[in-house]
Amino acid sequence: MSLPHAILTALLEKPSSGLELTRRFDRSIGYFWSATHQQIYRELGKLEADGLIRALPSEQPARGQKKSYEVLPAGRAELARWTAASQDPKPHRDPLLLRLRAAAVVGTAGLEADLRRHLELHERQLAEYQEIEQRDFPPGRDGTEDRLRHLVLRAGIDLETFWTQWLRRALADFAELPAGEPTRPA
Amino acid sequence: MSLPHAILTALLEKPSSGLELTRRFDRSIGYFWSATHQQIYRELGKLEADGLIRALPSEQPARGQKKSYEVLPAGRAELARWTAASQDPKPHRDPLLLRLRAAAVVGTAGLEADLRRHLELHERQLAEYQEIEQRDFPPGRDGTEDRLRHLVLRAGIDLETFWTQWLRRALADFAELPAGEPTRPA
DNA sequence: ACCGTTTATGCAACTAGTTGCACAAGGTGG
DNA sequence: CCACCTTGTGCAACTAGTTGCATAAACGGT
Repeated sequence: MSLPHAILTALLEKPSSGLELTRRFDRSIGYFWSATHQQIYRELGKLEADGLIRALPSEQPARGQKKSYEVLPAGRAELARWTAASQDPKPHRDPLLLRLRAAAVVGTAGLEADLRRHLELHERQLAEYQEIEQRDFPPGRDGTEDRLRHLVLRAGIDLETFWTQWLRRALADFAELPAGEPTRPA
Repeated sequence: MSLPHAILTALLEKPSSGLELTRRFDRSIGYFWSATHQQIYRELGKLEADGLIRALPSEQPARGQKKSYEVLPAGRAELARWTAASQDPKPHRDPLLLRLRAAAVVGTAGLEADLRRHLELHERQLAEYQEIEQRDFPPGRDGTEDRLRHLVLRAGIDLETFWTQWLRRALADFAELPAGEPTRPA
C-alpha cells in the first residue's frame, strides 16, 4: 500500500493536479515507484474521500479543468505514521533472471539480443541519474532534506551500476557458450 | 506473466507435485520469483487445462493425495518461445526508498531502526547466497547449465551486496543528521 | 479408539496494478 | 467554422498476487 503515500509525499513537496503528479511520477518519484495517470486519479479520489487531502478551492471543478490538491494535517500524520512503521522487504521478482534460468534448460536462443538491449537501457538510465546528481547535488550541500534525497538517488545510481556490470559479465559469458541450443534436448 | 514460465522451468528441471514446487520456490527459484502455494496450485490447474503439462499417471488423483506433474512438448515450446521473446524491464517499486523520500518531508523518526533491521536481513540473505555458491559452484566447473545458473546466483549476491553497502551508508548518514523531526514542520 | 499434528490440495474473496477507452475544453490550421 | 490535436480527467474491465480459510489423508502418541 505505497501508492497513496507516494502521492502524499509528492503533494507535500508541492500541491499539484492529477496530470502534474503524473508527470512528476514519470520523472523523479517514478524512478522507484511508478504509477499511471489512472492509478493516480483513482487514488486522489480515495485520498480526498478519506479526508487526507483536499482540492485547492481556487479552481472550479469541471471535467477537463485543472484541479489541484493539497495535503491536510490528517494526511501528513498518516504519512508520518507510515514512514515510521516497520515493513518487511518484499521479495524481488525479476523476469530476466527467470529467463536466464529457463535458458539453462530450453536453450539460450534469442536471449543475447535482449540482454544487449537491457544493457543499453540501464546505461541510459545510469547516465540520466548521474546528470541529476551533478545538477542537483553539487558537492558542499548538506541540508537534511538534500542528504536524504541524495541517498535515494545514490541507490538508483548504484543499482543501475550493478545492472550494467552484471549484464556485461553475462554477455561476456554468453560469448564463450557453445550456441543457442538447449542443454537438455527434448 | 512469468509465474507459469517459472513453473514450467521448475518442472523441466524435475517433475514435482504442488507442494514440492512450493518448497522449491521457497528455496532457489523464489529468490527471484516468489510464489505462494495457492498461486502455484491455481497455475498448475491452468497449465494442465492448456495442455502444457500433465499429471503423472502413476499416482491416483484424490484430495490429500500427492499429484505430480511433468511438462509436455507444447509446454517446453511455450517456455522456449517466452525465453527468447524480448521483454521490457519493469520499473522497480521500492517502498523503503519511498519512505526515505517521505522522511525528507515528515521527519526521520522511527526509520533508522527499520533500516538496521533491513540491513540484518540483507546480510543474512547474502551469507546464504555465498554458502550456496561455495557448495554448488566450486571453481573449475563450466558446463553451460552451471554457467547460466551461476550467473543468476551472482546477480543475487551482487544485489544483496549493494543493499548491505547502501544501508550501511544510509545509517552512517543518519548518525550525522540532527534528529527525527520534520524538516518542514506542519 | 481418539486427538492433534503434518502433509497435501484447493476455493473464494480481496487488493493492487494495468489496459483500453471515453469525454470535455481549448487551441490551431485549412 | 470546423476538423483535428493536445491537455486534462475519469470509468470499467482485466490481470496478477495475497490472505484467509476449508478439506482430507496419514501418522504418532496416549
